[in-house]
Amino acid sequence: MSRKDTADRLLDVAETLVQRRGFNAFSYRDLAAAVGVKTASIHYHFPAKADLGRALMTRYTERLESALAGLTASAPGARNRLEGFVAMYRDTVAAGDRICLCGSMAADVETLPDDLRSAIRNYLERSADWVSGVIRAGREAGELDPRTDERTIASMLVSSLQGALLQARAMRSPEPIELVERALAALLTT
Amino acid sequence: MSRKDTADRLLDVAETLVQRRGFNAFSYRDLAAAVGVKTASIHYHFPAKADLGRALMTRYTERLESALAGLTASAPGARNRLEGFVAMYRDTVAAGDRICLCGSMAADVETLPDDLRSAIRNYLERSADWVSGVIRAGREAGELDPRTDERTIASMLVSSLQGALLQARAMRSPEPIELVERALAALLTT
DNA sequence: GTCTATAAGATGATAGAC
DNA sequence: GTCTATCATCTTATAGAC
Repeated sequence: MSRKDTADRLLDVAETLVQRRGFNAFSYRDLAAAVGVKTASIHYHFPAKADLGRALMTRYTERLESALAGLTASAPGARNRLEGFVAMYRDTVAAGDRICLCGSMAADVETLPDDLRSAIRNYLERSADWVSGVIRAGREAGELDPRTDERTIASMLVSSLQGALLQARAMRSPEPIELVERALAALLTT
Repeated sequence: MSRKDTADRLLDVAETLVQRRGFNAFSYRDLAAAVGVKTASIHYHFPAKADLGRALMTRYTERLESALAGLTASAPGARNRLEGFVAMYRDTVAAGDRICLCGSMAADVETLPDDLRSAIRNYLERSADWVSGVIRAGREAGELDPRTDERTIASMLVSSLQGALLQARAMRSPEPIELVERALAALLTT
């Protein structure tokens, strides 16, 4: 029955702030006010802002792994898995003007320390590798007949979802993401 | 023989700063130092930072129009035009860790005034409309046989280029953009 | 147009009491 | 763990001299 501890609550709120405003466009003050603590308390849990960023990326990447494992376990077939993958991103914008945490961090990458850059890269590579594996398995099972190399399609899908989130938020419309899904379908069948 | 005036030099440097670091991650101080003036001089030309952002988006959109007109005039055929369009973005990352100005502004959209949001939206829509027109003309001329609705492909191309720029910079590799180009080719031929 | 000077508030961060 | 108090610095912005 015990509540989430402060570090978790800070991460929850900070995650939303990064997704909505960007890592450089929110302050410890904003975060403190939203969580109901003082800025000094944030520094206790995350001494520097980069530490908060690291924790955010670590948690977000762990959640990605869980989500991918969940899709692999529960969605039968390549098409369902890919649809589930796209749905993860569709839900992100739907949940109030957010983009992918990793995409948001990627926009600020030049202002971040090297290990955060590595974490961003790792998230993107892991996503593309998973998609690539799903497509290859789908082809080997005879379910898919992609006209292009699966690594090409996977990289393009990751790119286009990141871009579609940006576009969808700017336009306040889920359409860009839906169109990515439709274009993907065309790439997966001869 | 007269040099560019200060306003233009400010815009030139500010454009690079936005593309590299983001609109919220550079200050009038940074800009002043890079151009060799004092911050008060920037305020003379652009009273508030939002004014600078507006001028940046206006100029960038005008340049888009010129570039698109140039491609229409000089590149014969739909394939060449689309290749030229993708090349515009490939050159952006190649020119030192930059992303599209509009994509960078889109990442910060929730912190920007409404008219800047409109300018972002306008840039993205104009891009997709142009691509859409090129594909339709290419099909009507018998040059292309796209497997999907041209508006779907156009929106996806714009999304994926924005995302590929983010990804390419984070990974310090032009590969994501090249793979977008390859995937596009697959979408344009049955 | 550009400068010096300055304001008013924000920012990431620390020291030390409780 | 969380607080109060404080810091040095940065940020956008303005007033007024040159």
